[in-house]
Amino acid sequence: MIRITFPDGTVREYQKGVSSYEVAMSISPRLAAEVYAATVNGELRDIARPLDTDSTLRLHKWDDPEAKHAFWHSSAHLMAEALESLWPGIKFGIGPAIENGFYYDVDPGEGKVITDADLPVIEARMKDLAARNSQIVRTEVSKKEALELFTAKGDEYKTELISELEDGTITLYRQGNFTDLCRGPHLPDTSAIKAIKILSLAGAYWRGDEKRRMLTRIYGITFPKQKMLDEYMVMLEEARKRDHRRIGRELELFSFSHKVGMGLPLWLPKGADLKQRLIDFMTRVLKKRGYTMVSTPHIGSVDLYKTSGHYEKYGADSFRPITTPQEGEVFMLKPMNCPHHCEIYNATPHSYKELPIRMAEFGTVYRYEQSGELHGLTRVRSFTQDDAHHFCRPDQLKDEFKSIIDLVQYIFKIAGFSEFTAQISLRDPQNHEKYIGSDENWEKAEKAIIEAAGEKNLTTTIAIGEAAFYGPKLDFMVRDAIGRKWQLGTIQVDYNLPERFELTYMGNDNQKHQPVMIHRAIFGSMERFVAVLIENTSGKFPIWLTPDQAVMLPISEKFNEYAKTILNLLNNSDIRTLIDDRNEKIGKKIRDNELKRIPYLLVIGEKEAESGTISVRRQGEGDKGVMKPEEFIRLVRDEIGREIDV
RNA sequence: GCCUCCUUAGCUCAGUGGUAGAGCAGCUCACUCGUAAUGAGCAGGUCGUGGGUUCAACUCCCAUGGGAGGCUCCA
Repeated sequence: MIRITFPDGTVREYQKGVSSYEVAMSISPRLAAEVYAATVNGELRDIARPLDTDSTLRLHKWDDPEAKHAFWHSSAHLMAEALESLWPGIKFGIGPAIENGFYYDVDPGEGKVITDADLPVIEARMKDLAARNSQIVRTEVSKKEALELFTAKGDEYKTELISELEDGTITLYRQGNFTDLCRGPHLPDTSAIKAIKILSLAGAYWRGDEKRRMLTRIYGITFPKQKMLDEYMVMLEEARKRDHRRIGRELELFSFSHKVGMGLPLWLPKGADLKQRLIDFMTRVLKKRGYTMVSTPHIGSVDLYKTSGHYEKYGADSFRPITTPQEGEVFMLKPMNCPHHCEIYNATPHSYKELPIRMAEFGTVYRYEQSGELHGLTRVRSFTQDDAHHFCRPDQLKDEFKSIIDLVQYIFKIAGFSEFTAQISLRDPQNHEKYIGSDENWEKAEKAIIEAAGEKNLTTTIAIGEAAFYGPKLDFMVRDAIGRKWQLGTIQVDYNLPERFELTYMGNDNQKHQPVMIHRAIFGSMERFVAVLIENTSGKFPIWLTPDQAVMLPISEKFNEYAKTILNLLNNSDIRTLIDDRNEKIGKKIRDNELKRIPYLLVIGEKEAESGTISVRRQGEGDKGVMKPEEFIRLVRDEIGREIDV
């Protein structure tokens, strides 16, 4: 007998060799039917695997990520089995479970193409195969056996993977006629996979390397119940409606023009207004926090970027240099503001007493992004950073860093980004040539970031090898409508530019010292921030920020005049108000302005005109009753006060 | 840049080897209206661009621009 300890501390005895599934059955068959994976002594396992020793056991139901992972991983294998039966000889790369569903990278073979039209076919075959309730069987094999198996099959991608694995750790999973190299864990059989949707196709380079072959990546998702899949598809559809490109067009915020060029956003009046309001707000916040504003040109001499090291690192991937009629003059479109700011620092001498200097600019920069990379406002070739550089003494570094974390948290709170992630990006210790600067400075900078994040109680993930070439960084990421993560805020420590630009300050010892530089952006870029804000709010911006706060809706043309007097009153009271005096019925006006997401719709008819009132309707909420214009002004001001005073 | 798909009116989309339609938006007129679409009429497209096949191409083929989803990259 072996003793199994459950998460709640209870202990039960079982026959040696009992499976996690059987344990679940012994508790309740209903539980067993919903368990897809188990953590045994801290190790995630198939529920079909036998338990041989006294163990702690956690059973994972659907709501646990571990369960979904096993479910979707098995689904990936099921899809692979379907693909192999449809395209004999197809070769397989990797097929993992992902956050929502799974994919498999495949090579259908020379001259064969999988297209969108094949997706329903794959789906149907998967359903057939799933219905056979094939057992999913785990076997441990030697490296030699594994290599022989996949060499015989001609699966060169798998053999490449196997050749990098350690002997004795290799496992295979087989269901039906399909065998895959896999660590697991998996479902005991395919019967639980009831609802299947093959979502999309994409190209993906083998092992993410663009010099290697491009495989076909097939994305899918599965659920134990059809209803869950239906709900998921509805959720996806809802998310698509929040796409900032769609809302940006509907609300007339921004546009792109083929003639102007791809990736070059055009801010329409309402969007420009919104963007400017964000800039004004941020400027007020920065001034309170001891920043000074600076302004620099959109181009800079190529020497500037040679000094900074950017030219060497990125010159080939940038917009081409600009040359002048005068020979020998070469300029670059500004891809970042830091070198300019370094030269502003150098324009005047500095004492240790002045530091930290916090220099901010809403600087528009230009970066050549590959055409396939461009995406709405989140990935563009021209964008405005809310950029700033802190020049500080080494002893001030950590406090400066912490103050910026504070600022990020403050701004994200006002923007309503409650769910953001913070990532500390360090250099790859295996690959020092990717970075510039001394080991000593890197270690100091990395230590400062980790400590500062720790002292601010920030939950962080650490990404090795993701640092900028000049220093480590802390990035803040927010999700868009369909769950993609976008980096907004970033804080980066840099000992290298101060050295390259020979930045100095006079210390209390009457000696020159080198300041430390912190690069930081809070919004990241105005473009990306607005995009993420649109998707997080569905275009229902907070009232302090929204382009139009209220719209007057006269019930008929008879009341246009009264509506206009109120319009003037509101606008003079700094409430951004429009009038919809079209010759339309009130129902139509309400519908149109609701769709424009204007927060307050003010209906004006005979009653209001007689009593000197307005009838207030809140967007998305309905009629709020009649009030005096002064009351409404107070209402809006209070609301703005609550939004900004966080 | 690469893979798959898409590209028809301002927007959303039909459509056929015989040079095009709908809804919404726009404009005009009538109605003067009470909380999510009043009615009628008008106007709007060399079917992304350039080649080719054909008696004839929006439709088939090639190239190219642009877009979508990914891959890669993101100072």
